[in-house]
Amino acid sequence: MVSPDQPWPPGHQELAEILRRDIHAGRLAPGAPIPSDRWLEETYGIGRNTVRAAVTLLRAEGLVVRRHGQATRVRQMPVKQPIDLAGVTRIEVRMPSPDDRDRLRVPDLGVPVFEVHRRPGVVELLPGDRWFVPAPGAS
Amino acid sequence: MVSPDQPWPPGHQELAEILRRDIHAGRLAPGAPIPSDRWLEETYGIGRNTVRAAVTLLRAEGLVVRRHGQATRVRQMPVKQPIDLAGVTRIEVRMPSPDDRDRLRVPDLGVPVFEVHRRPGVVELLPGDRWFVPAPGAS
DNA sequence: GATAATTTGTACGTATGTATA
DNA sequence: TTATACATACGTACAAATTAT
Repeated sequence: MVSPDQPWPPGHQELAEILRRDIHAGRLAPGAPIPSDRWLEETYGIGRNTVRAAVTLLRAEGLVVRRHGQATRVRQMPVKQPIDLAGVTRIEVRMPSPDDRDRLRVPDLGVPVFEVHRRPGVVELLPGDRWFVPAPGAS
Repeated sequence: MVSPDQPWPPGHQELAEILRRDIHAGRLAPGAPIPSDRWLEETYGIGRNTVRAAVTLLRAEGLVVRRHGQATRVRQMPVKQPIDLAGVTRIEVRMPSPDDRDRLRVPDLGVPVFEVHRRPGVVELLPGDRWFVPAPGAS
């Protein structure tokens, strides 16, 4: 964790950038807990709401996962599987609705979904953190 | 806009669901402004922070776009173009970092990006709201 | 062009509830 | 049971960008 070097307290955008750097640099590894709201408050001398606004940004970017009552953690990327391209007419991508997330068992924000359009008019929804589009020839 | 029928004021999750329904039902059309924070506060009898939490959810879901000083609007989807599959080894999807958004000129949250892996080791980034993966054979 | 009103952005403090360790 | 950590929600204040007058 990077200690505050600057004399003024960070805003929520700045705090988000600090945590982003720590994650990308590996100082906060996948699966590792990030500091608690309270620790960040006291360490950086900022309000709780500011801390939460920062972490909310990181959630939307898919960098961290929050669980009620547990420490917020850096997202762990599962191994991705190739999408079966048989009969595919097109694949789009979008953010899921809460209903979509329930269906797909993806409780977290920040995970886009593939919208796989197949033959008869069937649309399959696949979480973007578990699937990828393979090379067109290699099916 | 749906008026509050229930006697108790909605929480931010409930308000988000109300707005979500209005958007999906077309009562709030793409490009149309949604009610201001202040209007939502007074109409539903809730605090500003609660209103903003609701709209923040919709932002992360890619449903609305906020611009400083302007009304928040329902996102308008541009026409999507097919990704050129020549030399593609795989295509993944993820949320962009703020830097990615700057590069791609995608100022808004809630827009995933395609990570197109091509031959030599080249990775191309394409906004998910402007591109789609076409049928493998139809290139 | 200048001013005022509107709207979103940012940030503080406080309080209480709920899930987990 | 206790402590920790996140979830939700209120109120307040001021800044900044845009729009209307």
